[in-house]
Amino acid sequence: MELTNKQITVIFKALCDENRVQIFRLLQNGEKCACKLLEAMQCTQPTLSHHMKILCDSGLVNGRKEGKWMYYSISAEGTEAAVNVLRELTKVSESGECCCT
Amino acid sequence: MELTNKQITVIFKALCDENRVQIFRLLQNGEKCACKLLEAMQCTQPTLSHHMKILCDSGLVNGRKEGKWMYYSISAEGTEAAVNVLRELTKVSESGECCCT
DNA sequence: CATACATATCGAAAATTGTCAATATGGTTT
DNA sequence: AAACCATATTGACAATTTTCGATATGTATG
Repeated sequence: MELTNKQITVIFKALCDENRVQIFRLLQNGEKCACKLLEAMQCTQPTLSHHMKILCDSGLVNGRKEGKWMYYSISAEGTEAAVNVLRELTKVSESGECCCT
Repeated sequence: MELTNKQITVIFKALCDENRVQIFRLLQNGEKCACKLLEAMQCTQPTLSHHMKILCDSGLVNGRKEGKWMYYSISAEGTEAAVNVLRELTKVSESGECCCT
């Protein structure tokens, strides 16, 4: 599965914002509903909703709807995939000599 | 070594931009000087310089000056640290039950 | 030392992203 | 169905980021 550069940026955009990093911290001890996250965050409900969309799009977070509540949790598959992408992208395949003499 | 949320965002900002992802691809087969990177990229010299600064600040890339040339390479320590941060931040410490009944 | 070259910095414009108030949507309860 | 609640979406504005031309800095070379 080859990801485009664009797709890779989508993954790591999840971690480019302080608020979203904080959301990860909140999700570390298990699934939480949006209302609990909102309580803990210093932002409005629409802003939280926006961040959760970015997190879900990145694949690092899963969303699950139950009645009128929305539950979010860290995705094991997503995070493993992200680690692999990071590894792959920063792997040095010792070969090329460079450059300007 | 505890990183703040802000410091974490600095690391992953490196991978939030398509051009910078492309730069990682170029650095995968070893150290390259700025002029070679510039040849391969579709941007001007000041723009490349800006991206290289962000990459170096993230710790994922090392810069080395030699005469009037600047050589860049992927940092083994930096990338390992980034993987650890990603792992740590997305680790679920099974405990909390949630939430709204 | 004057010129040429590689890269960095500055300042401004364009593009993207984060934020919120207002409102819509979809589910639940009386 | 009407009122209510949780979350999503919209539209506008603020903040940040990307980009580039112009210029500065530092190094090598004639």
